[in-house]
Parts: sequence; C-alpha cells; structure tokens
Amino acid sequence: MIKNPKADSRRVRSGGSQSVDYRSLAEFRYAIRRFLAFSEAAAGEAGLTAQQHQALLTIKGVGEADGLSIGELATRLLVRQHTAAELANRLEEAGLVRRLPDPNDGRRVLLTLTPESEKRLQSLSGIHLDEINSMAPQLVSILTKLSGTRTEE
Amino acid sequence: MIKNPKADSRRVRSGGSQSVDYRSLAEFRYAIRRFLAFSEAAAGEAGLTAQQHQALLTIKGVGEADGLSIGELATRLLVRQHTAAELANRLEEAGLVRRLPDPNDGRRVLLTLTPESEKRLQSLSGIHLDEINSMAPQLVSILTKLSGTRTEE
DNA sequence: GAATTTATATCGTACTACGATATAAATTCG
DNA sequence: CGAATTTATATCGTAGTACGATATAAATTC
Repeated sequence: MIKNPKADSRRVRSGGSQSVDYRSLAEFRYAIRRFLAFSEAAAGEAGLTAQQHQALLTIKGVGEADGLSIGELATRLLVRQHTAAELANRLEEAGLVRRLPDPNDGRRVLLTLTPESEKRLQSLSGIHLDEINSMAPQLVSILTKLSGTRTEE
Repeated sequence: MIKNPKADSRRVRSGGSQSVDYRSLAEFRYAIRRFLAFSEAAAGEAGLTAQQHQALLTIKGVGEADGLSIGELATRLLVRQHTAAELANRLEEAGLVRRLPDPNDGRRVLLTLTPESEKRLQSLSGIHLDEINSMAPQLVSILTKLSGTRTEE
C-alpha cells in the first residue's frame, strides 16, 4: 500500500512562502490540552491541583534519595524558585511533602513525599499511564505528519 | 541489534502492586512543559499571550470559511464559553480578530483573523514547526517507553 | 573576614479562568 | 401563533497562582 497524503491534510500556501499545516498544528495543541485537562481532572479527584500533582511526580521521578531541593523542583517545573517555594508551602500545609534541611548545605531544603502523597501519586500514575497509552498513537501520528513540514517543498 | 531495556529505566515496585516508571512519567511532563514554555516565549516575542496564540491557531486550523464561533473556540481550547468570549474581547481590542455576526444564527458571532494576526500566526507557526521537529524524537521515545507499562509484567 | 553569590522565603500585584448572572435569539410545543 | 425552554454570547466579581521586588541566611570567593 502506497503512502498517500491524507485527504484532510491541508497545507495552506500564503504569500508565496512555505505552506503550513495549520490543521495539524492545531490538532497537536488540542491533544496536549486534552491530556492536561484529563490530568487536572484526575488530580482534582485525588484532592490535588495540577501543579501539586506534578510537583509530587517530579520529586518522585527525579528520584534523589534524600529528596529534591526547591531550586531543582523549580527547574523541572520551569517556574521561578519562589514560585516553587510557595508551591512547597501549600503541599506542606496539605501534608503531602516534608521539608527537611539539607545536612550538607544549610541554605537548601529537601522535599520528600509523605506516605499519603506516595499513595495518591501511585494511583494517579496508573490512571495517567492508561490515558497516555490510549492517546499515544494519535500523538505520534500528528508528530509524524508534522515532521519535516517546515523547510521541505 | 537487539532491543534492550534502557539502562536508566527505573520501574519502582511499591506495595506489591504493579511497578510504575515514575521517571519516564516525569520526563513526559517535563517535555510538555518545555514545549509550552518555548511556545509562550515565542508568542510573547510576537506580542501575544499563549492563549491568544492558540486561539488564533484554532481559528485558522479548524478552517471554517466564515470564521469560528465563540462556542467552538471554547470547545477546542477546553475552556468555558464565557472564558472564550473574554479571550475574544482581548483579541479584538488588540486588533487580532474580527467579530462578525453569523447571518444564519443571530445569537452566534464568528471570529476571523485580521491580516496582522495572519502574519504573526504564520511566523509563529514556522518557529513552532521547527521546535516540534526537534523535540519529536525524544517525545516519541518517551511515549514508546511508557507504552504498555500499565498492565503488563 | 568582608564582599559576593546562592538558596529559600515573604509580600503585594496582575492576569485569567471561573461561577453566577444577564440578555437575546432560536427552537419547542401546546 | 405565542409562551416556555434551550442555546449562544457577554458582563461582573472573585479566587488561585505565578510573578517582580525584596529580604534573610548560608556558602563561597578573594
């Protein structure tokens, strides 16, 4: 079977410059939005905001033995350090992280999960894996369709 | 060459239930965050907020000839209709969309791009295609690594 | 050991999405 | 047909959160 351009693939040519597949670009953003909306809803049902959930996942996922510093959390979440500090405040108040001073550096604070947040994160992660598996084919398809559409033609 | 599990793939087994690859899940979120941060910065340089940029892309990408209604925009952005209406206000004030009453339904308003926003969107789209192309391999790799890690083993 | 840098924290502000609500047009149906 | 209901958009006040500005304290530099 020969690979043909999809029927609904619309490359709009404008102003004599290169064509752009606006539809696929919009589909890509829509897919990301759907995933994030799904994730926020799932987090909400677990009593977490989206940021709280992702902070927990980051602390767990980076997997530093003694915990993750505020600064490293900020780097991973792509927010300012004081934003990560505020996020840590809210997580601590909710009993979802512990703040432990770094024994090697008195300025740093290391964040670790509590048993409660470990539990919630594990449940959420399973739910998310299911969702990612179900959306992955479409996402890969969009990425493939967009690949190389910038400079070619 | 035989496909082996990656050395840095860490599946954490907890509580006797299934293992979860927290690191890959965190990497996936980090990739999404990087893309969104890139996109927001690019939009900002074009004088747009992230939402404004995505509204323009949606109006263009859905490709209805007469424009996109507020309600359809809300559906695609996964926000409430009145949020889309407010977004349309800000876009209109900035001269980036026009509101045209739907001749077939007096309740509806159709949003169309202006020449100015067409121009900015085209430029932004090219920049985004480059970024998507450069991140796609890693994203596909993460998705592949996560695939099927929910129920198996 | 004084100056600088790094890490975290606090406070006030701004942006934006939301709930509640309003208005008007279209549709339903007795 | 005309009243009731539904649909589409809009407005207003509020809340959450990320940010800039700033502060404090510990570590590093020289």
